Amino acid sequence: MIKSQLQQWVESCFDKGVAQGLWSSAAANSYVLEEPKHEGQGDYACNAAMIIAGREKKATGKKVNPRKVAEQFVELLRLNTDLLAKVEIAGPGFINFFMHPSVWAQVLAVVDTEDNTFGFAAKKYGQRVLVEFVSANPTGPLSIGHGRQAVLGDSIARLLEAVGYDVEREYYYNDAGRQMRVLGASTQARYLELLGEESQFPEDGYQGDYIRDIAQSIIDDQGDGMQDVTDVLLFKKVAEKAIFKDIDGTLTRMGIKFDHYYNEHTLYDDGHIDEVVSILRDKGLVYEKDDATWFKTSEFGQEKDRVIIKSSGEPTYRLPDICYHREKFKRGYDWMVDIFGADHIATVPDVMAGLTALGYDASKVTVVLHQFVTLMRDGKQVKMSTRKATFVTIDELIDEVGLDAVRFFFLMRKADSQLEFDLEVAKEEGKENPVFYVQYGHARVRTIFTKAVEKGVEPGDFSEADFSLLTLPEELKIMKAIGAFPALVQGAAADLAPHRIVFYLRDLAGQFHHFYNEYRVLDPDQVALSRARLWLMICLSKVLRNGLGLIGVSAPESM
RNA sequence: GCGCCAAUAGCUCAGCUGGAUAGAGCAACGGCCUUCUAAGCCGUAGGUCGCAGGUUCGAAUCCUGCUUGGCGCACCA
Repeated sequence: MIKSQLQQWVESCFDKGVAQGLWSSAAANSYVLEEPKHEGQGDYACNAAMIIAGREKKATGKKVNPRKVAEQFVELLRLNTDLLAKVEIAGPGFINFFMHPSVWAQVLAVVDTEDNTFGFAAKKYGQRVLVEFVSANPTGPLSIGHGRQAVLGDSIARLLEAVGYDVEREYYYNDAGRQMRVLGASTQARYLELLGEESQFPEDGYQGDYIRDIAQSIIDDQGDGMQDVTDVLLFKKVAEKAIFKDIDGTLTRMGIKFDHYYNEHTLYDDGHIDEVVSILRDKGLVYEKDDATWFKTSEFGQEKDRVIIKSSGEPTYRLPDICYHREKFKRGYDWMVDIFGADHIATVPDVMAGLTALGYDASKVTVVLHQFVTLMRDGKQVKMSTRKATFVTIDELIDEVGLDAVRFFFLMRKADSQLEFDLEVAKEEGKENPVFYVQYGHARVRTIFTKAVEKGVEPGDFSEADFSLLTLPEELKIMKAIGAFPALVQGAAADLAPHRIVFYLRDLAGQFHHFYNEYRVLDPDQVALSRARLWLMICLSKVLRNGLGLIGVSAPESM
């Protein structure tokens, strides 16, 4: 906001320097404007002089003194006295900008006008992005790992919406195949078991109690009428329906709504699978060996070729995966984002190779891989195993710590990092718990407004507030932080990194708590100052609310 | 054996395209409530950024090798 104004000014001065023959345009767009870490280094700092010196040296072979370049640059930069109070040269040639204190309040007007869209960009014209996530096959309730993925995917989708994309959320699943047959057999075994009949539980069957519940529901509905059914498919169907209902309930509870559920089956029914194979065959990228069909992935930088159709005639997971992504392309998305768990990494190169082979631009697909989650209870890791069904479901997790904590905690780490979820901390009602800290911040601001009414110090019209009264470093810092929000959202969206929103919110809430403790917003003896501060607080609360919205966490009015 | 990810304070982690003396939060220690929620704030202490080289004005960040942990490496998904 303020920064982009400065950015423009710096660029125009850079161009002036080029026009005056002070330096060439070689360094254009390669220098950066950043926020220095230390006090005394200004509000922003620019490394242009060093970059220019470097480029000039490369071009001419002559040594160029960065500080000298900085001096020339600063001569030009100084002229904007509306924006800048002071420009200094420091260190090896950094240019430090000290903004005119009055500039910061500009952002408040923007927040006031844009309100619940502050920080978000206008719709991009026709830019469609598809975010695929969760995509769990209906073999059991959503577990912790799916939870991280669900929250990550949904928040990424929210971020992309915030920067103007038309976003669609998609869930891809497969209700055929071996896993599902095992599910059917497991259900059947439990059914017979509950009826007191002899049964053989599959060796690799699903041992979770939910299978027993499903079996019981079959008994409730149809009694023992299915005893002689030999087709596990019937059991599979019932189990699948029940489990999907459960998954759907969990997702709804998490505030996540998918636009599409894409069933792998479609790919077979519509003949896309055969189509892809024949296209690849025509291109000479497919061959037969040992009764199986192989895809020449080695031609796309991989170690070896991979089987796409088993000798049994059944495709391996790669083929439908490639095919599915081809369908995404055909549906015309500008960008496709896949959220996968780290265990699915092996499919990524295969899909990319497949798409490239089919003539699509694979760079339009971005895969976000997230590492696993470890649950910690009393400082010890909670051991989980899917097969033994000792896993913790998302529903159980939400029951224990609440949805807001679940969402917030899953976003506290970047996707690349393993995530340690501390159940004790998540339940804490105090500043040790980051969700609580941020939400309490929001609630605390809001209560000032109700108090304001009681004390007869109301904010009045925004246009009548005198923000020149806000001169405290803390006040300016809050305005600066508010002003940085839109760029933060842009960056977090571009890098698919919702955890940055979390860090920002913790920081902003921290600034608020500090201010709240140090100064009083409401002072009947200083009405004008109180009004300005009230408006500052109103804007702050809106940014907290908008930020929490991006990660799907509620912003309570009181706690 | 090969590939991907990670390695930063006692613990959990930030650090965006390399930037100036390394950042939070917890935990530890010491303070702050007659005033808008102390569900909070302030202060102190804490670091060879896994190890070794290299690239350059400048490296936690980029390159190479190594060590440790996680996940993969199927005619499972």
